[in-house]
Amino acid sequence: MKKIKVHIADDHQILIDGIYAVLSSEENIEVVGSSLNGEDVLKWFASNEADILILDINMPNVDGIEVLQSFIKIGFQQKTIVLSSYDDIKLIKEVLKIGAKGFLAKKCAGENIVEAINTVYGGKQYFSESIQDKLLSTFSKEVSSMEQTSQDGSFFSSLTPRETEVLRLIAQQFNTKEIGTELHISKNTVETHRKNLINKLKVKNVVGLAIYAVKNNIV
Amino acid sequence: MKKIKVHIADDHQILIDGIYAVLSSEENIEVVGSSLNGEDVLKWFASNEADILILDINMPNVDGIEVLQSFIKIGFQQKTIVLSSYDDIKLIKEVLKIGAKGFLAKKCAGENIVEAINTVYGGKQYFSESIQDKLLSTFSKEVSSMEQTSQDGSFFSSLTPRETEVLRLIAQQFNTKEIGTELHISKNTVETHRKNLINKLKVKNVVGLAIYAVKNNIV
DNA sequence: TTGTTTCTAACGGTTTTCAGGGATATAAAA
DNA sequence: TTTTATATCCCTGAAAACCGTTAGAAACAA
Repeated sequence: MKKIKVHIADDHQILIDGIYAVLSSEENIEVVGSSLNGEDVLKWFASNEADILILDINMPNVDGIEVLQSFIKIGFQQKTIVLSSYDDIKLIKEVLKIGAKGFLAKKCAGENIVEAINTVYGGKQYFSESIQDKLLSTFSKEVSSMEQTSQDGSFFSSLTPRETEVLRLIAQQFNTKEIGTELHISKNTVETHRKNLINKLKVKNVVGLAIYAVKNNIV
Repeated sequence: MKKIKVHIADDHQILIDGIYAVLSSEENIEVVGSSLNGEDVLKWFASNEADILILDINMPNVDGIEVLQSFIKIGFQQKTIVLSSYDDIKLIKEVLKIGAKGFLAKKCAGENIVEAINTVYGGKQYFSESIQDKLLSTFSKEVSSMEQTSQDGSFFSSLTPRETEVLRLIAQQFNTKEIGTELHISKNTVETHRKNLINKLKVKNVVGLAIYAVKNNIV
């Protein structure tokens, strides 16, 4: 029997080992590799042997969104199941738009992974229950705001290196003046970066930036 | 042979299942139960059958710290291994102070759990590698600031219900005026709560509060 | 070459945060 | 009964964040 080959990417080794252990009792599934960060997943793509990629969205430096976006550019054929601690509706929409086939909240059961792998391998989409609920409850609103949705694409637009630096320092509770000193740039420049960050990430204020930073493992 | 009985508490079912799967291949370890939140762990304590509790610190509503604190009050005898996504030194010191016997970062390997369980069951302390490094690198500073350390106890002092509400709204990017409207209290009152939160949690500003909120699953 | 992105910087004005007090009422605990 | 914890409200002044806009230089791609 041909086994479904799976690659797991998550920054928590313990979760990789856990999923590995869960899948090891499945006869038709074989874990062929794993990565602890986004960079490694991108490298692994060269030796391109898995059918399914299980990809954690919240990884440091290069997160899951960026990995997916990079894959699209180079013509990725494998099917991806996205794992996430946060079942945020914007996130789900985003990853679906850029080509993920399944979405699993980390709070779902281990057996759901098996289901997800089989379903997605069979060519269908898979969502864990909590996410199905969220999708249904926001469906009515969706219809009336289709234009807005399409603009949402910029929500996860990647940050420039400098912006990421500034964001990291903001999330470390430095104020504008302190960040300026730290990076040897003017306070005004830091304010510009902060302003751009707030616009790019579509948040209200520095609190929103801090939360983005934590959820994307920047701090 | 007598098996070591283990209870797992984590708000991510997938991680529970993963750990379960990892431990199932160990002959001297038996998982006797699991909980998805802090409340359940506290209830489970009544039927008090496990030797070791594996406890995630970052759980919604009642977090691991509060669970441990409650257990101490009622004379908890079991040994606890704390699991955490964030290997924050303050956190480690805090959980050790309130009686945890081991500390595992989620980025460590699954086999480390087995090691941790055996070590802690044998009466010794266990720390995963990344945490040992952190502890060593901050050790020298510790000696010169013993007084400060003992004051740190208030770092995780529990918040009042009202403070938690305010904190949640702050982390949802509401400003002071908006929170006042939301809770039907004056803007001044919200400012007082914010001030108290910043003092209690020993952070610099609202960014610090937001990060605390995310890391403690309040948002 | 032209256009785009990134990084840098500035300015004026408004709003909000933050630190520092002080104050009152209520209810529970010691 | 006194103390403690909680929740409420108020004030001031300095600092910081926030908003809109402009703009030059360098690097890079079409």
